[in-house]
Amino acid sequence: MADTSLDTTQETRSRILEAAVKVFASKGYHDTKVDDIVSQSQTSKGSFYFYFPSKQDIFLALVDTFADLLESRLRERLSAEESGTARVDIALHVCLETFGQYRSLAKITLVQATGLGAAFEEKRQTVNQRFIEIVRENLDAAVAEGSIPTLDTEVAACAWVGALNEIVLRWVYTGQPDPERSLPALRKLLLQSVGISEERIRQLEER
Amino acid sequence: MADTSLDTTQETRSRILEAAVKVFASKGYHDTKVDDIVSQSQTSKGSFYFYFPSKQDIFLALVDTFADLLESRLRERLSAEESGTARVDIALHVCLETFGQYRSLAKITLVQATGLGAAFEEKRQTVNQRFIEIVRENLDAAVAEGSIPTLDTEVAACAWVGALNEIVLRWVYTGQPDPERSLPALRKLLLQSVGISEERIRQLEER
DNA sequence: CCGTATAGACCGACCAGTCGGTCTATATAC
DNA sequence: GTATATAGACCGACTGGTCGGTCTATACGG
Repeated sequence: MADTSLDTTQETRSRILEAAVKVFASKGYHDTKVDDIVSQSQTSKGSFYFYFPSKQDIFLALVDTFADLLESRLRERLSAEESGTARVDIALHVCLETFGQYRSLAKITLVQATGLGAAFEEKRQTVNQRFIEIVRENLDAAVAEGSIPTLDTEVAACAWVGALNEIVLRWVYTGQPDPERSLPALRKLLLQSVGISEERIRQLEER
Repeated sequence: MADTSLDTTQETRSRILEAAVKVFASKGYHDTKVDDIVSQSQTSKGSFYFYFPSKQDIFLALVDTFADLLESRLRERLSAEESGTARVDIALHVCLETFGQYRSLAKITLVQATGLGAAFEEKRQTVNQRFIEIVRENLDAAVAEGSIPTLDTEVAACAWVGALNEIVLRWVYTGQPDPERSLPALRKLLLQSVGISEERIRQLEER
């Protein structure tokens, strides 16, 4: 059959992608059957395997897509801001905003890519590492410009990403606490943790 | 009757448990076949199912065992210390010590219990929640006794557990950074994050 | 008709869990 | 001390259901 027009075929492809996101997020990787994605997307197994080589492949593609999106957003917004300390603010904002916009994708990336066997563990490690690097770069910059005291930025970056992850996971699962509440609390927590004084934080809050 | 001697049968049982820890930790839940555990433990499928009702059951039992152990150690050691602020120290110590002693079990509990489908996600959530509660209780106590300023202890507890998790995971996977290095860095980070002054932290370090 | 797209029946590997049976240590009888 | 009985630990071939992936048939635009 087949409406070969590009529009329509692309639409089928993205219907499958959307369905995959939905099902993976709600059932997890292993409990998701390819047939689930097929029926959710109103297509067929033939179509699925026409567009994607395997179940694992479409899953990892989703993880990559989201990580790429988040990273590019972060880099873009961070490059526009000079002050090292204000970047925390922006970064947290971008993260929570993006996680919020793509809640299912966030869940897949943060949770499902863990504990599924060797290939997936590696992926999780890699993805997290990317964001730890970004945080670390910025912490190093802040140390260099003298706006925060010297510290072990590797450990700090790791801890920050871990803290953020946990907060987001909680929220993705339970819907609580709301980002509007956790954002300021978390921001203060993270800033204080690297030795930024209360007054400086208050200055930042008043922009 | 057979070798009913408690010693021998218990030994078989624990051989299976040990093997399960080993295999689950190295291959993950889904890549672990019951036959893997059987051959690793030098027993038989029959024995496995004689002692344990299912693969999922032995896995969750391991997670529970570890969480119970950690929780009891924490509560025991924490109850011996009066000062709210010094408890951070103890708690971090107990955690890292226990994770270190039971590295494989730690990996299973922290990682493998995530992203494996509904039953397991719930488990992960529950286990983490238990530790977040402990942290929170202690933070609340510290606020009440006035040793730290008022703050959103729920968010803080969540962030602390997340940060610790990430640090430990990193270490479990890569062996780096070493706890001896990350422990003091993390302690300072966490204490500062809830507004404990540098000088107080230094006081604590000199005990 | 030919290339692209879709459909869904079908295949077969894989593996959790089962089941019939064996083996051995102890209990009891005499 | 020996024979017999029994419990229950232990074994591993087998099965039955489950999916990931393939394959053939068909639709349709150009």
